[in-house]
Amino acid sequence: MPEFVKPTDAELEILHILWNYGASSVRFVNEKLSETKEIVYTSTLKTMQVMLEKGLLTRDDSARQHIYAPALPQVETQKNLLDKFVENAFKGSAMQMVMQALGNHEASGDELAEIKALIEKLENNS
Amino acid sequence: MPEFVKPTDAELEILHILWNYGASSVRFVNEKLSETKEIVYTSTLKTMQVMLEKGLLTRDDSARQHIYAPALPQVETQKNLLDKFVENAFKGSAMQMVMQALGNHEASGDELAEIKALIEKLENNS
DNA sequence: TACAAAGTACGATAATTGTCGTAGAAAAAC
DNA sequence: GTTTTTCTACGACAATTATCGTACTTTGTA
Repeated sequence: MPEFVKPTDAELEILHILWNYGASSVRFVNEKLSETKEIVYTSTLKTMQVMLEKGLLTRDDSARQHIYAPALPQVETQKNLLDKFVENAFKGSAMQMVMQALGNHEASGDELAEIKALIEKLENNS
Repeated sequence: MPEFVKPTDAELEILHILWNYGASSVRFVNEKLSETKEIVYTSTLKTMQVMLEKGLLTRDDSARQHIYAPALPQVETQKNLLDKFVENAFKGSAMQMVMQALGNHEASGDELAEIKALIEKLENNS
């Protein structure tokens, strides 16, 4: 079982920024975070240093301004988080979770069609 | 915004037991927990007392052995957790999350049919 | 060259989480 | 009626999280 390090909520926010904009400096990440909440530069710095320690990020420190990048691709991290969430909150019943998500959240016709197509593909592959 | 108290993982385990078996004593909950992990009685007690404080549980303390019950029904709690999870891990894209869940987890033909039926219902109601 | 700006490192702190141990009261068993 | 068991209350502790402030160092810049 390859140890999966679960990012905290604050760390996840930083990961989303890096996935979206690519490898970035602490300064840049902090500016993005500041768009939605009050946060001091060194707080962001510290969090990213901790993430580096945990192996959630990698960094290029060849220049004075270090550049950080996500250690894992978005999809892989989301898969890990999803597995854990289904296990904890839905006792492993992914399908029950899917049903609830479909019921609670608005979905466009296109999205529903896409999901239906996926289901049909799954049905044929079984 | 009605303040939603997010249960921790340990608390969620206890909630699942109470949802499953109904209002119970600490002793009972501890026995159920002990089936899957090492846990001392007073640890369970303390956690449940904290949950009471947080408003996650209610209790009947008219007898010496207190009886605890979940403050919210399972479905409602799961909806709250799901909303928060989609927001944090999938930046609000519930459908992307659903797609990933369908791809990653095994689903029986019956389950897929059920989901398909739900989708069709949603399509008609739009 | 000297001073301001921009970076990183790192310690500190308060809050939360998960676990226990001890103390003491109540009930049961002998 | 003692002794043992069962319960609750509550304090303690280590680990983790989220946030800052301070100290230094390196670059620019007036």
